[in-house]
Amino acid sequence: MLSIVADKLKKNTFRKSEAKVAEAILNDPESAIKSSIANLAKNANVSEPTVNRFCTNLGCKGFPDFKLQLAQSLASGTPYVGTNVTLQDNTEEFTSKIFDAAAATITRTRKNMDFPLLEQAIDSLAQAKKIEIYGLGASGSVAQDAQHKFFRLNIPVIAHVDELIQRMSAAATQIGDIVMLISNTGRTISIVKTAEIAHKTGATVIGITTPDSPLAKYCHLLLAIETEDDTDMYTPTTSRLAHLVLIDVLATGVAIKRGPRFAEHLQKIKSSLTQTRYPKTS
Amino acid sequence: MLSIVADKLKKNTFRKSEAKVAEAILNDPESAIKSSIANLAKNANVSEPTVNRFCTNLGCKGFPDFKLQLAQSLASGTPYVGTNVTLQDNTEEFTSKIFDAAAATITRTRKNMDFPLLEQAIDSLAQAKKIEIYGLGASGSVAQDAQHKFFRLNIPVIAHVDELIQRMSAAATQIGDIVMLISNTGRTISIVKTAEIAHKTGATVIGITTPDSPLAKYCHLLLAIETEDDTDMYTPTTSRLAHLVLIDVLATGVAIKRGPRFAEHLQKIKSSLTQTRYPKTS
DNA sequence: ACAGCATTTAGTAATAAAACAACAAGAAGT
DNA sequence: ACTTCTTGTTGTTTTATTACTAAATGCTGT
Repeated sequence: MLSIVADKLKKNTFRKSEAKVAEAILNDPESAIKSSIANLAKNANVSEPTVNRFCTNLGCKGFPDFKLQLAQSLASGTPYVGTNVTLQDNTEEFTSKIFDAAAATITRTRKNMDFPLLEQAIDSLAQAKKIEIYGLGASGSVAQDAQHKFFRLNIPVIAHVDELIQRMSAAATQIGDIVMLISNTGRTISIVKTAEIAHKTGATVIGITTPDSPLAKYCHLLLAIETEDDTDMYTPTTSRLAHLVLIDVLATGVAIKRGPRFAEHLQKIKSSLTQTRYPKTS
Repeated sequence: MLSIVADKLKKNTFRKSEAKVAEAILNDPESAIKSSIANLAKNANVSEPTVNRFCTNLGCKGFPDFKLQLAQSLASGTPYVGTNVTLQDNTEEFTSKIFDAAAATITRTRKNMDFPLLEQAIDSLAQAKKIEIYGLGASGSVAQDAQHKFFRLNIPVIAHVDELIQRMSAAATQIGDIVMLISNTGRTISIVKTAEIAHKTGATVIGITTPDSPLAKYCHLLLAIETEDDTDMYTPTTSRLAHLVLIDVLATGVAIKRGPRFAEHLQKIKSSLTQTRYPKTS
């Protein structure tokens, strides 16, 4: 909502007095959602109906409706600053932008979730003889995180972050095994080749990557993560957050599928860790 | 907001007629934020002032204020379903919960950001002779991700995920070096010991961990990440998402601080990767 | 155990506030 | 100078809140 207002203001899509309203709102959105139409009108030096017209022009039913929408957009991460980090940003600004981008990625990924596909993937994973997880570069650490997660489920799982080992390991897979490939772009040659190898062995290939990528072709199950293009050099890639959460979902799904007999196993793991930690004093 | 209502309803903190209001709201929160007080009163089979009292009892200024708060809580990830994953959840349910928890963690972390401290950390990192990043277990993959990020900044950076190597490496640090320790709990004995070692060498110790933890004591700069207690076994830990985003912020901050001379360096890295990828057809 | 008082709770009616619609005045453009 | 578009004024309607009354519940003493 706020981004729309900011945008329209920039493009001079507003009438003079409505621009005043827009400015007043952008100037202090927090207080705008708290004040009445009269209050806001006074702040913007316009009449009350102008504010109302402003709201309807934005596609709202009226002022209360506008306030509601504004409140919602403020609550859900205020991506109105514009997501690109610039060299001129101060700490607070770029921090906000990064957090916004992260939150937005999570939200977007959730929206694009394909549940039937997800269930298929969970089913496969739950029945797998062993799971191999490969990633390179930034996706390498995602792969290792995934290993961690699945390891807790007492499934034979291994992550490889080395190109050659990935190939060798992939060549040794067989029907009933799962090869999970993580790649942001889906165009890393080595990973695609590895996928091809795994595909030939009869293993189930699960890809966490961009749809329509070369990697996608070799996947039996494609868990698509849409990545926004790397808009500028300073904004970090948020796709790996989406990957991580998706893996959380998969692992949790498997845990649920396998049911309560895991409670026991998980408990064992937890208690095995207590020796390595300082006890809580509180 | 909704969770509070649900909670109070469970605990019978409401009066009979106010409970009716609570039920009506929980039953369809979306429509509740759109309807007027009269409408809601009718739906709940109570009088209008009852609804109003209900709102003020919840600490709101009045009905409109309540609607606003409700709208905000609905927008920011609807954590009212109860964030805990249960064995009975279907795919859609637990997926939502996990995504919600992830988004909520991001939002919460942003809110708790200490900007002056963050700036100090960024300053230190920007001036560091070398950066060592340690993590164990799940934090190990976070450490490696961090290595990745900082590596792009042309800073001598190395991540270690092995306890012994961490100690040896920490012992070899000196003034001007930075040791960054990542630990969710801040109570992993080995990491704390390593922090102590690094502290003695005169290196700057930066901790990404829980405040008031044993690890926190040995940190020159403590970047606090509040972690909600591991409420149940099926809900994954979301803290590492917070860690990752925080590291994004740090790395971005350093990149900005070091200014445009990095553009060049980053470009070099990017082009070094193009050979490893299939070109985009689109 | 029950009558009678006190307190808490819900509803009615009246008041105040807010939002909106219709209209009129003014500005801008042709 | 006319037309159209923009803004403000006035008045109506809707909405929220307050003050008050009635009902219900809970105590206490006989």
